Amino acid sequence: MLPTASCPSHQTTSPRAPQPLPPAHSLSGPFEMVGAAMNFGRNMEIYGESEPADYVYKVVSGAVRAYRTLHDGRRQIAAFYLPGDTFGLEVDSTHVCSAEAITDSIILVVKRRAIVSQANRDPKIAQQMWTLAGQELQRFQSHMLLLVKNAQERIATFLLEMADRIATSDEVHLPMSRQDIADYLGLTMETISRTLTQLENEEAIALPTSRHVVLRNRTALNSLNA
Amino acid sequence: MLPTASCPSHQTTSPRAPQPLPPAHSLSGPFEMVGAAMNFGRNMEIYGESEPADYVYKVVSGAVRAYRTLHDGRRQIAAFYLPGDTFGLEVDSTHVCSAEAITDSIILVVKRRAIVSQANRDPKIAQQMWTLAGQELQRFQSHMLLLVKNAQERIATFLLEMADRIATSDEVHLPMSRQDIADYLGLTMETISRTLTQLENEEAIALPTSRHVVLRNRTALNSLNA
DNA sequence: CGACCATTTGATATGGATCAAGCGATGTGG
DNA sequence: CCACATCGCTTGATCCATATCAAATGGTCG
Repeated sequence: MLPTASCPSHQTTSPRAPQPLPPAHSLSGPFEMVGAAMNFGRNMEIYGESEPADYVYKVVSGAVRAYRTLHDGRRQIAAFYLPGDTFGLEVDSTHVCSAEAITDSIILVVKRRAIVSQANRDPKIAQQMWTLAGQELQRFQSHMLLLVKNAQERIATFLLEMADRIATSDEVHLPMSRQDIADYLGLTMETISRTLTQLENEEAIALPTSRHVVLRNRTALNSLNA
Repeated sequence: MLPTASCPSHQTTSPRAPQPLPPAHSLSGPFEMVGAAMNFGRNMEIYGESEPADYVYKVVSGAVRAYRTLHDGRRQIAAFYLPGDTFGLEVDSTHVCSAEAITDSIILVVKRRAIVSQANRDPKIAQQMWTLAGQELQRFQSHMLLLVKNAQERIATFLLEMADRIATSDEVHLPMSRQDIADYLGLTMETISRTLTQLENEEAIALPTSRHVVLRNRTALNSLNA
């Protein structure tokens, strides 16, 4: 599916179609991005693996998962993107992952060409593109390291990462399901659930509700962070 | 340990010290790199994690592993670099991984600044830097996907990758030990060994010697490649 | 030849997967 | 407003792939 005129490619696998919002620009962050703000409903695809990467995206609100699947359906989530994060900027001209909105999300969409040409004029923009690529590389490297740890360690690492990125102090509101976490950490939903209750019993965390995690003992979590 | 005058940083954890060779230039590949060709003995460190990334490296002969370790010693090899491969080009100014020579290797070493300034003058060079970064990203993504597969699948994927990169037809001479493979695939040495003999029994491969693998049935391997 | 190191093979243990059931919120229609 | 379906999550019982521990084999080099 190729993108038409001014709208990025996406499949409507979900009830609601993406809703164009009035043009907007990001206030801060890597690029002075000016583009269309679009609304993606929960579980809606933003782009698919091996589609042309003609657009770059920035999360305004909501959350996004980028993933690849093996042909038997196993899914590996490579990254979660949260408000302020830029994603979909591929070096090659093709997307390596698929991306979906985890919750209803507002996403700023910019033509890749616009950024590239801007970078050609302004070395500062080029610099920001490198910074982004570097962040991505570092994230993937850390994630590879995570995938050799045991379940407790993976989850501790995950919670600390999320706390770092979302946290209002030690309160973390997870936008994603247990299954998403499982596919991110290379475990099963059941193991995620069991390990979280285990951490709760050890008083490292509290779980007022299933998606609301309170870090009670960062020291304990950090020692699991290996 | 900071680099002195004209020599890159490295620790002599191994008997032999790196031997400067006469200056050389790469015949082909990403950069028209002109730099010092250096000799690194087996197991010698080329650079360490969190050291300043002032140099970029290219394998002329031999093989290199890039890895990170958890503080209890578990090691994750992020990548193997083979003749023709460029490595150590970090986006940030610090190395994320350590790098060691797997076998005696000749490595071309170039000042990072030289490449960056060259890239500023020649957009073609800048393009090549992006290509490199992209390759690295894609490799890491594929590697993350690999780490959710089972042992047979991981090893099949590994063998096909190596065949792709080294192979004289279907003959693969592995430069690395079983332990290196294990740390690359997130398995143990014993599992590597067992799975290889299993693949041999299934006549997917032959093992004339432990480091010499013959791909007898690519179809079978590909079907494991998921 | 003998020491050393890498690899293979065997026996057993175990962490996490799988299969299956129960539970608590949320929402919908009668 | 309540009965009921649905969905996401938790918990339990069992299984299995891979790890672990241990010993044997084989290849290499002084």
